[in-house]
Amino acid sequence: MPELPEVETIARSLRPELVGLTILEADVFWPRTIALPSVRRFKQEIRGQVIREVGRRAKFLRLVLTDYELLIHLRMSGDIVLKPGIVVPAKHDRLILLLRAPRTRPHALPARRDFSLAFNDTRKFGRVWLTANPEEITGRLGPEPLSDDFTPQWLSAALRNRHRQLKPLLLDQTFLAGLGNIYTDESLHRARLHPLALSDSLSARKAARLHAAIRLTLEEGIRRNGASFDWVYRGGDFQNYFRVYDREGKPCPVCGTPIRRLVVGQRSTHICPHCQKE
DNA sequence: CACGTCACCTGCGTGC
DNA sequence: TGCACGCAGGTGACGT
Repeated sequence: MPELPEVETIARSLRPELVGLTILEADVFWPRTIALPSVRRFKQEIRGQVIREVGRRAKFLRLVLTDYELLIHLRMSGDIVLKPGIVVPAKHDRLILLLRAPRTRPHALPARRDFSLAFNDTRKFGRVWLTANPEEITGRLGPEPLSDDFTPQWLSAALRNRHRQLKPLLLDQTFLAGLGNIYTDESLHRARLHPLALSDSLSARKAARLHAAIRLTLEEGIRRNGASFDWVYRGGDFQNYFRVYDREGKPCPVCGTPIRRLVVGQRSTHICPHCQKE
């Protein structure tokens, strides 16, 4: 489910809680969740690692550890839940890391030091990598859309270098990293561009419009702490501000024309037929 | 290289 | 109620 803004929201909320904690043990309940290395080595190598930093690259959550990096991809239904104490696994928990905080002042009141970090993933598509070389996993990703590398000039040139439909190209993580089905539809509507328009047909002016739309859409998503749905509520409320996504038949916020749903590359796609001409 | 199809999984809403 | 079907914020492996 989560796209860039949801993963960014998770990373920001976890960082102050996790940095400095030691991983005592990993419990794996669905072996295929561990993409790398083997489950056996994963459990062995992660023990004793201290969490130094928590961040994000594309849709990957990154935990920088003493000797490794732990990369977590939530795919469609993954979620990260931090709970105090040592807990029994909840339904759909695929991995639980048992964490311990360092002792604070010697005579302080006994604070709770044990935590459980659960990777909960109904559909089992999510994956976790423990590696000393994160570049091997994330190396082929395109630029971060919120970084300085992502400029209107870069986007314009990159679009002209390909001959692709806009929507599948924007979903291609090796082209640009972090957009998913929601934020792509929202960005295209904001840019007034049709999802099937060919990338090399865009003028520099339209490319600049798309660039600005992507930035604004992602920034708004982050500002609203991402989008929440019935089945995974995370506190964000961007779902209340969708312009087109999941709004088939409802009025376009710009012109009032009913939003239409089409299928592009097997993905549900939402457009305003008036604002987004092919 | 671009694009279509299927696979990986579970759960929910809908219609018969 | 039971059941089939379509659908879900992702990605990777195929084939043409």
